[in-house]
Amino acid sequence: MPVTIQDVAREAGVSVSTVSRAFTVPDLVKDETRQHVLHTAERLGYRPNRAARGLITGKTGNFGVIVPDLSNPFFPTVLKGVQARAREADYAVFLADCDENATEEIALVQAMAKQVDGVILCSSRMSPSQLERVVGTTSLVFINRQVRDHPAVLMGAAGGMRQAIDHLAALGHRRVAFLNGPKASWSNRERRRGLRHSARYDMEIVELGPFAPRFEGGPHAADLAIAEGVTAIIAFNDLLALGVMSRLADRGVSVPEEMSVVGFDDIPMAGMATPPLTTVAMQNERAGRAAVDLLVNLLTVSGAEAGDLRRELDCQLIVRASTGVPARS
Amino acid sequence: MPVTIQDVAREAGVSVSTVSRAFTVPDLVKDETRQHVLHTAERLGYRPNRAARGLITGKTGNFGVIVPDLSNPFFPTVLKGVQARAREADYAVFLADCDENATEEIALVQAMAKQVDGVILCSSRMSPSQLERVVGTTSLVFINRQVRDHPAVLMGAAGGMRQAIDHLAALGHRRVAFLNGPKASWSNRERRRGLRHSARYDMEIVELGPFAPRFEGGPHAADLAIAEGVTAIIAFNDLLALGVMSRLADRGVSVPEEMSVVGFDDIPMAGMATPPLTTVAMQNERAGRAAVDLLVNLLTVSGAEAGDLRRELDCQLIVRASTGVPARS
DNA sequence: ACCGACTCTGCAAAGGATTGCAGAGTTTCA
DNA sequence: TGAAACTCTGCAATCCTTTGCAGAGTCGGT
Repeated sequence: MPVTIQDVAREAGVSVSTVSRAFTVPDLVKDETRQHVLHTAERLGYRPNRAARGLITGKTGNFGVIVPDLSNPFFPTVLKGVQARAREADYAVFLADCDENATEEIALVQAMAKQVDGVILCSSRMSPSQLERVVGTTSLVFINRQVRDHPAVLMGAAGGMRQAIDHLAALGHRRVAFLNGPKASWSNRERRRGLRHSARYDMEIVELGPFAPRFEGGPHAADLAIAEGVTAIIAFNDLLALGVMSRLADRGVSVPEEMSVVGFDDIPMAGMATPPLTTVAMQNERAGRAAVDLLVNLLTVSGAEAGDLRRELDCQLIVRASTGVPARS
Repeated sequence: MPVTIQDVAREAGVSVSTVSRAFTVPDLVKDETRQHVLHTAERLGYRPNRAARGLITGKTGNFGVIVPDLSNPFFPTVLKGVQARAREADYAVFLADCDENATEEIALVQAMAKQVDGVILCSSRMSPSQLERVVGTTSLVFINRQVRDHPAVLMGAAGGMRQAIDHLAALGHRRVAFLNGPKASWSNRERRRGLRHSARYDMEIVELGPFAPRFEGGPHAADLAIAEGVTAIIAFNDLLALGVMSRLADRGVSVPEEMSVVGFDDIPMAGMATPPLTTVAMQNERAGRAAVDLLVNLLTVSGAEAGDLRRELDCQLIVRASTGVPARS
């Protein structure tokens, strides 16, 4: 039923080699012949069988992407970037969700290995020792995770954090809480790194947590922050920040008059919250695209080892209405 | 570098056929031999090459999923279901985002066709004539789109709409606006179908729109609704509803005291809005799983034509704080 | 002792594409 | 005119599995 290269060859009156070449190495076949072949192929609706091609070339033309949790709105956006860029580069993408489970993640990489030319690991949850097991199985590119000299695209949250601190300092805040996310994660370490910027100012940072980086983690965090007497809160991510704001509203603490709140990620609902949330926007989609670029580069130059293996994207503080001048005590 | 069936055969001292059979038709090979082969394969880390297998069996072990827009939080959740169920059934999934573009959608289906055993189309944007072109290319299962006798899983929004109307009627609303989403979409038609339920009550429905089913569409819609003097608004989806609420807040119209608002989808941010949004929850994840089940079923029974080709999931109204008794005029 | 019925295994042919090698034409240049 | 150098095309091997067919052995029954 599906039309094969044989069908095209027969119909066009040439050999299969010629058809193959007309597609893959156009300069090797005479203009006239090529036109004819291409036209015939088009007419018959021929599309090369990538599996068969992969069998001989060793390249599948596929990528894999593994994300920790699709229901965290952060990931679909980077996925969107990966998707778009991959298509431009004529790759198809396999998607897998490992449910925040490192063991699943390993299994997925191994299962994918044979069917893809490389896989992109988003905020990988694997421990270093687990990583060792999959490195070498296939080409790996990390997003938001730094592991030795492996290619990675990093969203420099430290810079974003510095902007947030500059912003809060300028408004006059002197005592600010940081709500930790998953302590072990690269993302959290990166945010804390930026936190040191507070030393430039007469500003005191109160670290709280860790908290689950979800809306549900917010209320508990908010109560602790209030008890600490801070005038501003920087949350690990927007979900947590929204949870905080919800609790603050319940307790009658007005934002930003009595408490300023800053998030990270700039997920869509950040701008829709009341008040709209000041947050550090990451270039998720671009990160996704960059990861694909890195991977493509890695695969084409192969032995050359050239090219930059690390891409760092900067963040941008987006000031909305959840931050303001602190009430004078 | 990668270990093939040949390697295993050589190492185990049997023919490749035996190795192959040890995996695919275990009863045909002697217990002892099978154990030995399996053990050897395990030791060598052998994993069958699905592409090569697919070449001969005609089955790839892959599915495709096409969604209109990953940044709409509705889709990642159904994607999550698809993903999970597919893995259980030992299928890998290709993901593609068509950016709400029907032409892209066709191209994607065709590009995927050779590499998958079937594809799941989420809220397909294709016109009937465009559909004709891809039907037959591969096995298709639709989510939230009804097309002739094709297998589909439908989230019965009409039922949800009826619940919403019951709810608003019970609260005493007499004049209610419905904000249309994309007019041509099945989802919108389905909601309107449920709208007829208002005839049971002394309730008048004012249809407005269509509006872009996004947050940005909300403000315009809200203004129109206010001008119509309704006491409650039912929006095509949550994003639109949130946009409406944002505008209402800006204009000083309190929710739910002066205006009740109902959404559809129950996206995560619905519960986090202020006030939390009353909405019709869909079983997205289950829909994703159901679609995979349908597809698997379709592929295994093949000729038999048996099995139900349509799965209907019901909706559930979730009453939160955005709906209440209307203010007496 | 022989035959049929089983059980288990191997050979070899697919399946759809790519590619090294060689052959057939054509052009260039002496 | 002939040889060398190109340009273009076809043959056939190859990638990794699966599977129809047939051969080798075992066993039970007569």
